[in-house]
Formats: sequence, C-alpha cells, structure tokens
Amino acid sequence: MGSEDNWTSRSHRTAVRIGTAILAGEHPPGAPLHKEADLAAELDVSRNTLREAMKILASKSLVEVSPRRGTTVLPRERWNVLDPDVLDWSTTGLRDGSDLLEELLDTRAVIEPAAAEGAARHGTPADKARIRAAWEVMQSYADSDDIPAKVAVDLDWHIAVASASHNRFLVSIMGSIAHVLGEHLRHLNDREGNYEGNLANHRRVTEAIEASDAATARATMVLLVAQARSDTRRL
Amino acid sequence: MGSEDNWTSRSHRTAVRIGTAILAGEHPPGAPLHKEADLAAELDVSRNTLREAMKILASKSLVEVSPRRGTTVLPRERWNVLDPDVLDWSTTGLRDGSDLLEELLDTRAVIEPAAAEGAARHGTPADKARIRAAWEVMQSYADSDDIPAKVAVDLDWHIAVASASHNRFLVSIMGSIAHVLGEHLRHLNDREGNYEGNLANHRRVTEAIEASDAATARATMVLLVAQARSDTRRL
DNA sequence: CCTGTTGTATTCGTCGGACCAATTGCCGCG
DNA sequence: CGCGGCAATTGGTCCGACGAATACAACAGG
Repeated sequence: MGSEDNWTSRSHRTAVRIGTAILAGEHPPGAPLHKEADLAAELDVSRNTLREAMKILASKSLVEVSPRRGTTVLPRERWNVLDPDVLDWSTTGLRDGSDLLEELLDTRAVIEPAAAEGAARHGTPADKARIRAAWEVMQSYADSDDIPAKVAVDLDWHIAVASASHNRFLVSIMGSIAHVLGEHLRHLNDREGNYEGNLANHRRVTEAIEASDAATARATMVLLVAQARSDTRRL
Repeated sequence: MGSEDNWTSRSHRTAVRIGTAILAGEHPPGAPLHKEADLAAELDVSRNTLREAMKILASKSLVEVSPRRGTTVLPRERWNVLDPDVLDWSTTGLRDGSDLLEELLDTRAVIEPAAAEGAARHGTPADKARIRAAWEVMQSYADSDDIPAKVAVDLDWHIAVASASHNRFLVSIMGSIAHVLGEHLRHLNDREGNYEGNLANHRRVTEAIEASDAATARATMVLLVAQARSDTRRL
C-alpha cells in the first residue's frame, strides 16, 4: 500500500481551486458564479474540464447549477461537510479560532468509543489482528522522529478500530475525519512527546478489543480521546 | 407515487445508474469497468457525459479512474457512505434482511443523544424555538393520516436538534442519514400508531433542551432512539 | 531460458466547436 | 397597465481530434 495519487488531473485541480475559494468564504452563499464560458476562460481551462470540476462540486452540494440560472453557491448548511475533500479544503482555509478542532474532538468523543465498543463486540479475529498489528507498528515508531510516519500509523490504528466495528457509518465517518485528525495528530506530535502515554492508551484499548470486552473498550477509548482533548487544550 | 422526476440531467442520471449498480453489488470491488468509449456506447450517452458521471462517482470514492488503467470499483471501505446520494442509492438495492437498518440505529444511538446534549448546551433561543415549533407541528399532525407529512415534520425536528448543537459534523451526519431515516420512519409510521408515545418522547427531549438540561436531554434522547429500535424489532 | 530494452498500441485527459432546449426578460400589442 | 409572444442567453449534450503516459508485446542479449 502506498501512497495516494501524486498527480492530479486538471479538472480535479480546478475543483480544488473553486472549492477552497468557496470554503474560504470568497464566494458568499447564494451568490452566483460567473457563467461557464467566462469561468473557463478565467481559470484557463476548457469548458468541458470546467464542467467536470463543477460536477464534482455539485456532487458535494457546494454549488447548484441549473440551466439558464447559472451556478450558485449553496448555503453552508447544505454542503456535506463530511466529504473528505470538503473537509480537506476547509482546513486550508481554516481560520485560527477554529471551532473546527473543538467540534472534531466532540465528534471523536462520540464516534470513537462507539467504534471501540463495536469492534470488541463484532470484530473478527482478523480485525483484531489488524488492530494489534497497527499498534505494534506504532510501538516500533516510538523512538522515531519521523512525525508523518507516526501520524500515519496512528491513523491506521484508528481506522482499523472503526473497520472492526463493521458499522459502515462509523467507518465512513472515521475515514472522513481521518485527514483532519491527521493534521491534528501531527500538530500534537511535533509539539512534544508524551508518546508513551498515548501508546499506553492505545494498548489498553487494543487489549480490551482483543478480549471482546466492550465496556472496557469503550471506557479506555473515552480516556484516550479525553487525553487528546486535554493535550490539545494545553496548546 | 409513480414518479417521473426525469428533468434531471443526463449525466446525473447516468451517475445514478452506475452508482446504484455498484451499490447493488453488480460490479464487485476491484473489478474494472469497461473503457469509457464502450461504456458510453452501452449507456447511450456521449463520452463527455459519461465522464461527467464518472467525476461524480469518483468524487464519492465509489470508483477510481486513472489513465490507461481504466475505471475500477473501489473497495467498500473506501466509498463514503455518508454521502446523501450514496446513502440514497443504497436503499434502492436494499434487501430487507439488510444490516443497514441495524447500523443506522446504532449510529443514531450514538449521534442523536450527543446532538441533544449539544443542543441543550449550545443552542440559542432561536434554535430552541425552532425545535419547539417543529414539535408543535408534529403534534398538530397527531391525528392526521398523511404519513409523508408526519415523517417530514419528524425529520424536521431531528434536524433542528442537530442544528442546535452547532457541531457541523453532527449536523452533516444527520443531514446525510435524513433520507434513510425518513424511509425508516415511514415504515414505522404506516405500520401502526404508537404516535402518542413517540410524541411524548419528543416532547421530553424538547423540554430538556429548552431548559438547557444537557444530562436529561441526552437521557431522554437515548430513550427515544431505544424506543425506535424496539419498535423496529417488533416488525 | 530468462532478463532487460525497445517499440507500439491503447486509453484517459483535454480541447474547441457546434447545436439544442428551455427559460428569462424584453417588447409590443391590446 | 397587464398580458402574450419573440428573441437572446446559458447550460446540456454531442462530436471529432490530438496529446501524453503507460501497459503490453516483441525483441535482443546474456
């Protein structure tokens, strides 16, 4: 397994450009964008490519495009924030105060204990092996300075736990917030190293899941997220 | 209803066709689809339109299309199930046994109490007024036989609660599952009428939120979802 | 026989132009 | 002043073309 797409197509890049602009608040909701021909010219792409980009944005409910009325930016409530891309773009234009982080932590505090409980309850041996494997990799990186790698394996572990719950909604939610969570973890990690405590928390959850102890799995995961929250507060 | 909402664009319709086919399991994950030219011919659309449809599906992580390798169906874990469209499509191919309902209830049991608690904690007077208004409309429909209307106002109430939490993730999650939830509610409603009990549950939550009593709001919402679960089990 | 190199065909990515349909908004008529 | 019809605008779709990258096969060398 390796990496994601290093190369982005032109249509995808234009979607990103317009998407980030919208997320950054440059195009107020309800405001009409320029017509396709003009926009294509401005962004220096063909109308075809521009339309493909629009289809992406429309499929995320960021904009609505109707014949003869042009493309309008939808109100914030409408666009689906859980889309990984949308979530991704919103971090780039993330203004500091960022209730986003607080909301992320609240959501994690809700989702992750449920996922841990589900994993303990419904996880197959293979699922549990994957979780343990992820944890062992985490452990092996304990003394490493490779922050991105540490974050990656941390994320792997969380995703493995969610997957083991066999609840597609929880899995998808974790997958969605993974990127934002990754940035958050990176922020925490390169700040200072209470990595041992973090590792120990992960180990407790791992063992509880392996033992199919749903209550303990939930409880330990609650602690883990609470720890993350207090770590965050300290910055 | 017999239907005909066919003023949707052709590209969108194509996306729906392929999307539902994938969700129905006709195209096993990892399997390559036909090349663009062939697929376009099969579906009787131009390659341009087909590509726009593909952009939609790719943006939902249902498929991945790379140059020279063609389009392949991504593994189930990858595609974002919370996308309203994807969620919608998965219900069409939903066979009754389906764990989808069970997973939905599990997710609701996690999300909704948190939303209620958040609403009690962070809800503004306007938010609370909206929740109460929604509940009163629900009440006014108590003796009505207009199932769709009852479902609609029920959904309104739940969405109002989520909105009041001011957590964009919870809001978006509720918005995403609203459609499936609606179908579920319709199923429950036209089965039999314990609408009074349901209404009472909603009232308790509403009042707790109005009183900014987070603990009670959470507890009553837990009961509400549990009631929905037991009602479901009985069918 | 196996391995590394080269060449070619295939397939997606992008482009520009063209036409169609429908809706909007104007304009003239009653 | 209101109403109905006409025309312009704009998105929706199609077509044909070219380019670039690469998977695959043919080939040469060990």
